[in-house]
Amino acid sequence: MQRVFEALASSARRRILAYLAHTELNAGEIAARLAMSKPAVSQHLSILEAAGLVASEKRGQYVFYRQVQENLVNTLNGFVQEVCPIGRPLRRESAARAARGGPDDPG
Amino acid sequence: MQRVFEALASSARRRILAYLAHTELNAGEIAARLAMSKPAVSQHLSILEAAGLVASEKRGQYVFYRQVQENLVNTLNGFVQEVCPIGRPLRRESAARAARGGPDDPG
DNA sequence: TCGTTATTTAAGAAATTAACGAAATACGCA
DNA sequence: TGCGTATTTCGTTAATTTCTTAAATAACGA
Repeated sequence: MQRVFEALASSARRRILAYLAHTELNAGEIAARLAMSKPAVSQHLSILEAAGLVASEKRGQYVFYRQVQENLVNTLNGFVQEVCPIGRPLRRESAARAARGGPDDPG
Repeated sequence: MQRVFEALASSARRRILAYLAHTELNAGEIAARLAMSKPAVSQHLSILEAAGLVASEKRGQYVFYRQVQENLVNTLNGFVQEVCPIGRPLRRESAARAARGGPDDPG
């Protein structure tokens, strides 16, 4: 949880998550979308991975990154439920996901 | 959004939000719950207030803090919708909520 | 007014973060 | 084996964060 919120505190990392929302990308493709050096992007990716928000897989020369959605949704959802007695929107999302047989809700 | 995520990156500030989930508290009562000096707590509170996550009101000698729930819920909810394709069905719910005059949806 | 309490502001030290370029590592291809 | 590409690690620097103590501000009550 600490790592998730620290990871989300950076706009570069949130942008990376947004890019990975629709498709997986390799490290170079991600770096090309952020006006930033490749080593800096690599560091951001390792922070996201340590937080469990993305996963990487090396295929040939490339390292592909994809989002790990459950961890993001569950962490934010759990926090909202802990802190917000009226945290309805995420609760509904959670319920809808459960009804569809999606990942479980921690709260 | 940037300020909200920066505010949430600190465990002390998340703990403050949790304390304020159920009741309002004055600055001294919050400081008493965190093993930290009062000036440090005051600074955390000002960061939370700048992020729109809490509001303060001075009553006599004391400054009372309360949570502003909509901002937390809407920011996290909007981010999940942007980043998590799995959360898309919720957008219809958000539209319905807006039509009923409930809290607004940033997505 | 004076003394006490509650809170914030100011100043500064210690730790962390974020970026860069250079170098190292790993892979693919010939 | 050797070259070129992709990615990460290393070493460094600048900026930011977080905390502390001391001082300032504001309000209460005698």
